[in-house]
Amino acid sequence: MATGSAPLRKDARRNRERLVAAAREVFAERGLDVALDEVARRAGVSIGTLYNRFPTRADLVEAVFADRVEAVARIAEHALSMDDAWDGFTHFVEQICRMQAADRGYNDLAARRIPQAVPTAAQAHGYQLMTRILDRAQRAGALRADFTVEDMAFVTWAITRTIEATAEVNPTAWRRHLALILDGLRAPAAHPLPEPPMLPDQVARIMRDC
Amino acid sequence: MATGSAPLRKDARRNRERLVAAAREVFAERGLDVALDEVARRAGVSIGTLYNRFPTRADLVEAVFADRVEAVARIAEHALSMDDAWDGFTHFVEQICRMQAADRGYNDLAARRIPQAVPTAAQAHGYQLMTRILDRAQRAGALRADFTVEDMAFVTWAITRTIEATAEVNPTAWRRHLALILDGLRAPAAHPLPEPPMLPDQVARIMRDC
DNA sequence: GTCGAAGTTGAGGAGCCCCTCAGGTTTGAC
DNA sequence: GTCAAACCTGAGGGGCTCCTCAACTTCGAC
Repeated sequence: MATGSAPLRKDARRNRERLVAAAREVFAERGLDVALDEVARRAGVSIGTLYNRFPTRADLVEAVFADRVEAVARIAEHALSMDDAWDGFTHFVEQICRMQAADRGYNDLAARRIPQAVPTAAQAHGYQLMTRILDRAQRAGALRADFTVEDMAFVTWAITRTIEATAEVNPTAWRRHLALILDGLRAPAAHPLPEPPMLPDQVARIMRDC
Repeated sequence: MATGSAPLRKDARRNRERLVAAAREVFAERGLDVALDEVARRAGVSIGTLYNRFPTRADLVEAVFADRVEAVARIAEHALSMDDAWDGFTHFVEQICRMQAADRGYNDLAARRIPQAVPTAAQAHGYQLMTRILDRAQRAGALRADFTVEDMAFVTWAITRTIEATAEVNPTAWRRHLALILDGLRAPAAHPLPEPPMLPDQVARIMRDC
């Protein structure tokens, strides 16, 4: 967003947009690890241009999924506006998972970073929204009290892998998995946990290491 | 096990053993996707010999992890011998996860196939043991009644990914994740599930597609 | 100790993907 | 219309891993 660099020439901007659009498609279909000349080919642009515009794969990924940060924020706001705090929490989680299930690239992304973590800047805001969702559900006595924001990573990783595995064979199976997970997060289900939560900087380090 | 092929010459058998031992180490350290000449090098054997003995990577993987089938069976038997059915169930799951956490290769394997599925022959036996563990826990009213053997795949996939992500930073974090999952599997935690269980042949197909 | 079968070796061809850069093209300010 | 800066192009070098195969070595039955 805060590019700061020189404004692009008209043709360059057009190519950039084509590349992002092509990458969006290709990532969604085949995941984040596709060969980049596939993206260039589909954009009708040379591979050199792609590297010109996006020196690293991460730059392209970031451009493709930049809008998701906002989407997640909108989902979070809506979750917070729901009457029932537990419904808000589950709605939030379910919508995120639905996005992952609909886009193999986004699912790949979530497998490494958790959804909010695309650009480090907006990350704080996403984290804060998530904290509010959890807090509210905990204050309502619906979400187990020992659940932390860091534990959300578990939920994401779990569903991520299930979506990957079941996508071809039973594309809605993740809903069952998620329901089983959520049943373990309700306050009355809580039994003492054998292990302290991950530390915020541990989660951060995991994100950083891709 | 039931090779049926001609008996190996003494030097060939020795090389085979060295290869399996080397692969065991390398897989455990670096996962199932390492370059195979790393394995050959560590075994002190040429890459040609490796391919001679194990035409495909899957052959080598199978040889390395063949004994795990038996190990899983032993854990299952022990689980069934425990007084409390729920303890038996959790003990089983936890021991499997412990094995995954201790061996990156085995964790990779579990991410695709569920643990019992190494050779298709013994698979049936593992499945049967698992069914008995679940049945017993359900009959005792401890495990939720709507949980099926196929749902075990969810548990495996979930933990698999968490182990992968946290191994470097917090190698015991998976225990917390597992505890959260298990709390969702207790009978009193059960809420209606939004999606039917996966069909046995769906799970089978997922395994087959690696 | 002979000798044929079994086994081993490792250089190298093939496939894949990454990324660069010298040369050609387009843009837009003047 | 001119021209310098910005941009595009795609062939090709580099790195990695896979896997083969013709020449060589070892085993073990006799």
